[in-house]
Amino acid sequence: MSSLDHQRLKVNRRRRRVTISDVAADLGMAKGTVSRALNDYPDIAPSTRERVRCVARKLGYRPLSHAQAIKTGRARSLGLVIQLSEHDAHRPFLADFLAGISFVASGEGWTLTVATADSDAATLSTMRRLIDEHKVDGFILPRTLIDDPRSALLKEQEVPFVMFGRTRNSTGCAWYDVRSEDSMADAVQRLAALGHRRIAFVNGGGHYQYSRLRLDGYRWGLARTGIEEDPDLVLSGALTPEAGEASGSSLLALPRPPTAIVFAVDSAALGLYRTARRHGLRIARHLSVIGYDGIPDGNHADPPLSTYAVDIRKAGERLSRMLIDRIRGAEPESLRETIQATFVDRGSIGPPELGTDDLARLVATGRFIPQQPK
Amino acid sequence: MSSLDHQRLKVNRRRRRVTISDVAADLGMAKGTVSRALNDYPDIAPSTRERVRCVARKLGYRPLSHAQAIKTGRARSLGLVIQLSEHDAHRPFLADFLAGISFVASGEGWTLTVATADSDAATLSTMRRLIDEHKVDGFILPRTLIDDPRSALLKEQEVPFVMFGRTRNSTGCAWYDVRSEDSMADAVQRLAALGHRRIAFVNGGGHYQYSRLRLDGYRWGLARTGIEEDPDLVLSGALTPEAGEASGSSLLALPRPPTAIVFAVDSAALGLYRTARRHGLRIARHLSVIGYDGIPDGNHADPPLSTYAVDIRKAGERLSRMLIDRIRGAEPESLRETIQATFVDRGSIGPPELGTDDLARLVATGRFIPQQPK
DNA sequence: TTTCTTGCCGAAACCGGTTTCGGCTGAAAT
DNA sequence: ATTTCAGCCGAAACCGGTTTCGGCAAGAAA
Repeated sequence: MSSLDHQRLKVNRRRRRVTISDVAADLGMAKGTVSRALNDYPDIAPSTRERVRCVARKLGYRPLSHAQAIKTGRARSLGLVIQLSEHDAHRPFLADFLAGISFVASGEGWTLTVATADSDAATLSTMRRLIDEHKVDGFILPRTLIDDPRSALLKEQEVPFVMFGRTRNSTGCAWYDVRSEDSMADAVQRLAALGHRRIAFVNGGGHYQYSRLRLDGYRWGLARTGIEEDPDLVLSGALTPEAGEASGSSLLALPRPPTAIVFAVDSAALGLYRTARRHGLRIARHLSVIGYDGIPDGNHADPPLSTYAVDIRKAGERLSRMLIDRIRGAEPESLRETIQATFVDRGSIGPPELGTDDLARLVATGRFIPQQPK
Repeated sequence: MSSLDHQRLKVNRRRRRVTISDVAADLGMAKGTVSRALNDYPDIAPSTRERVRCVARKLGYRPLSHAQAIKTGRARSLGLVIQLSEHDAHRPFLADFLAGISFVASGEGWTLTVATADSDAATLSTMRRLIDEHKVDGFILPRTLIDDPRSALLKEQEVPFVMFGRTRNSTGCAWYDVRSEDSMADAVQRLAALGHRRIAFVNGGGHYQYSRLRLDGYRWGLARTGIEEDPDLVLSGALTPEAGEASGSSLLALPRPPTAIVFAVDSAALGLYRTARRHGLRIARHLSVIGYDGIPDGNHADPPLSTYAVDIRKAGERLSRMLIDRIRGAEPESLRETIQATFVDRGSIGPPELGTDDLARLVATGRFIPQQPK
């Protein structure tokens, strides 16, 4: 390579990128023809198309996405607005979720635009801004609410979107969801099979769609095992370890406390470990607990938390794929998938060592039970 | 509002956004003039500028960022490529980090483009793609390496960037960093003040710049307290709980084990809890431990992990601010900040209850020490 | 009063693509 | 031998902005 070529390359790399006109000039064609050839227009001869492709590759031509966007209206970017305030239950998932989304998006030459907001209103106005400026072509909506204002906005603005989680009014909505209600039912059945009869349920945030579903699942589980529901054993609103600890305390304070507790959210379940510690109870032996989500922290608890793990990376991948299809014109109703979480027993459940009455006495007297050396 | 107006508004909102030509037409001016007025060109009369501003606001005009980008070359977007493979130490931070970045970026009307990669090579090629397509105007580089190939690429391509963490070859680099070496030194001094003389150090990944610095800090701490360094007490490469557990085991297997361990990374420190449990040791009483990072999981350990908390959200905010300044032309050398992490004592350190020899015997015999009721 | 600035704005080119439209060519149909 | 009609491509308009250039009018200097 001559020094002059080298010089030119260097200049080319910066400042003067190779444009569609360069390709056209090299071919002696009109740039419009080049554009149509690259975009698979039917009025281009196959041989020409090939020739154009070849030269474009040789010259290293890459269309400027925002130059295309100005005419096509497509920014080739997926939008994701993360809402932080409520609780941080989804934080540990975030990296994997992003990885899944961006993996598929990158494969298609798309990018991912991320924004954060600290309230519902901020979420909506952020989305509005991204729409106004055509920064994104569509949205992935995490953490679906029962009645989700985001889907209302997007339907009105006719902006494509896919939801992570189902919703009440499903017309015009595409979604991907994990059937957590099945897992809750499964949890109850597993505990019942171990001999538990008083099985409590601590739910998450009330306005999330998944809360409603998980409560349903809990009830199915009870029904299938022939246990009658005791309203005292059902709490909700626990999303953090602190809230989980409080829920655990009030359940244990009942005249007939549960010997097993199903949590809708792992991080709340972790709070129960603190409750147990304060009362001198051993998880699994005196109190069985099952969570849901599969957050890594659960592995570090003692004993590690049994839970239902969801493949969040795969969720990101599927949602990304679905949104791109949706933007390309697929009908929302045709884009709906559900999947199951997988149960991982890490040891936080076992046969009840104490009955509910013994447990109640133990909690009431606060007497410390020394660990029996095996 | 008449039904016709309503109709027009509805149509306006979708399909026909208000463009700069609309504003110009409303004012009876040329669109070039409007553009210059909005962009503070000096050859526009102040009164005209005000008039244009007013009408633009009235009509709800928002320039299309990619339409501007085509001429200006600015996409008004910050790039962040997250590398996942190595370890997941930074995962819990991610949400806050993104929140910080996007908070400042949104305030300036910029957006954040996120991509993930699973290797160094993938990171570089992803960045190259974002540069080629002009998707971003600059990058935030998390997790700086001692010799970072990313900065080399960006310098060569003349793309602005700021680093989260210092680096060896600092010419042309802007950075924000937490002086973790100071924290490591502080940790040693605190432990020494409690009476510890055998203080181990378990470092993180070798090629990260922070690893080198934290080791330095550990040594400063020793020097300041007059303790001679024992090479047996220095390990590295521990980024996960599993690795931390292994490091802890090998340290306890020493003839003269440490009574306190400083970890460069919280998640590795959490692994030590498992080591301690296996040996029947109580953290804080028999074995003091200090971590670094301030991850939330540390709060759920028993006892909660004492650590140095870094304000990751603020880091995101500052880096975002700095990158925007850098893109607007600020000199990289003028954009350098460091900050201190704050110590939070949650109870995982205390005066050594056992000397190194007693500890060694205890570990060797594996005899379980029953907890003495106080 | 004439001339020379200077301030201010309109007109048009431009950025890098896409899309529409119309004309040319060659083969099939008449 | 015409006519017809695809098939294929060039030319030009367009997208929504930015930037350059030149000209007009008013005020300052001569």
